[in-house]
Amino acid sequence: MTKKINTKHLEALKKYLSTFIDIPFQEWAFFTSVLNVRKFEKDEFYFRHGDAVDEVGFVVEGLFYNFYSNKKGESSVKYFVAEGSSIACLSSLILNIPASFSGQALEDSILLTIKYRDLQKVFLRHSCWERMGRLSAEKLYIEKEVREERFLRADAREKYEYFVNEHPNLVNRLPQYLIASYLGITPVTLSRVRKKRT
Amino acid sequence: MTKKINTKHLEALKKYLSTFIDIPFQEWAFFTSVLNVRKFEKDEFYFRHGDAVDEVGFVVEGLFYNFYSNKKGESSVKYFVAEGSSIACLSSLILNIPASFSGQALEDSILLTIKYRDLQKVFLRHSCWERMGRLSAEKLYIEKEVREERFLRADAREKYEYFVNEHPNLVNRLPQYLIASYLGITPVTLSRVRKKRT
DNA sequence: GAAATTTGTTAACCTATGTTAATTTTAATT
DNA sequence: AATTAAAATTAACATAGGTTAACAAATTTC
Repeated sequence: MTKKINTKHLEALKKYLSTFIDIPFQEWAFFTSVLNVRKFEKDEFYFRHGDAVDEVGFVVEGLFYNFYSNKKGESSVKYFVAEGSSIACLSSLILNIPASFSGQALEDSILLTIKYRDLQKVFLRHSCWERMGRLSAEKLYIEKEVREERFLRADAREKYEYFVNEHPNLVNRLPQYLIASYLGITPVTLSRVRKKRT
Repeated sequence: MTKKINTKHLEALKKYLSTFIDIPFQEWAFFTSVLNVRKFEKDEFYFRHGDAVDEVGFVVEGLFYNFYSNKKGESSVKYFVAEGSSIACLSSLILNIPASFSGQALEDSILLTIKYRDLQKVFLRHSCWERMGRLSAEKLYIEKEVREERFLRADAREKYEYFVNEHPNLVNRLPQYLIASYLGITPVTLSRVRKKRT
């Protein structure tokens, strides 16, 4: 069941995975055979709060964000996922529970996706995939540690400075109110913070 | 190089690891051969901010906590690690950078530890270990996700209620000011929150 | 078991950030 | 380009939670 996947997109994914592991030729061949391509228009949902998410995506073009929302319609941004990163709801995938947050495209976007059951097949084929899984989970964990530290120790101004330094590419690609939400502050506060910057 | 390790302690670790994987006999034999035992008195540091941490520990007895500290001597609790859980500084271990936080015993404690170089040997021996690494990293990640959500959405009262519900065993084992620090609030605020509880 | 130290409570006050709402700016749509 | 809608700014006001400090309670130490 071979699908037409843009070579550049495949290369981008391979490059990403190669930062974690060396992929034997045979393994890559199999992996690509279970990949799917999905296109999203701006504002389209990838998954919604409550869904059973059964796949992982790799963003080859565009931008997504994940966010929590409550009954009142207020939302809190969990993280942004731009091209070159993966998007998933690990808690839903791994614990087999409904997603506690939603994923939505902020721009027209393209994902390469793999079903979790295929990913599990892949894990069993060759230990390089387990290793890749371990290394990428470790990386995600460390990113969350950094975020944890910011919540514990930084005020609104500091949080924004960190964001600008760490995501210079996103600052001008996102509306301010989403950045504010990601930082756990209001758009009004972010506006004040920005005004005071030299 | 066989060391005397308390059988109950070994069993506790095996039970913990068995929640992730089945461990072949040979593998367990090797694993135990590279384990070490370390005892800590209350208040003793396991590692300090700035150290190069080169091992992972499993708490078989006692209680530790990890915390950030700044030049002024103020500290923020990152998490607590009681018996049956692992303690490490993954960012230092994996990225090979100095620890950004410290680990300290809150009670007289005993750790089973493994050097990172031995852990890496173990990873290469058998894919069950890579799998174990992946699954435990995923679990840690999901725990941090939960914490992230709390920081984004919960006020002081809610944070404390979650803590009490999720860590009933720790509530009476920790001084309040450490719980407050973990929640990102002051001891005064926690005292006020507790007073208002029915 | 008395003294000393640490931890927790309470009160008075303060500040960063939230809220609401009006206004301007920017971007999207016709 | 004009109209509409969305996003950002600003100001006035509100508040959760921080700060400081005094005191009380609990724990540790001698």
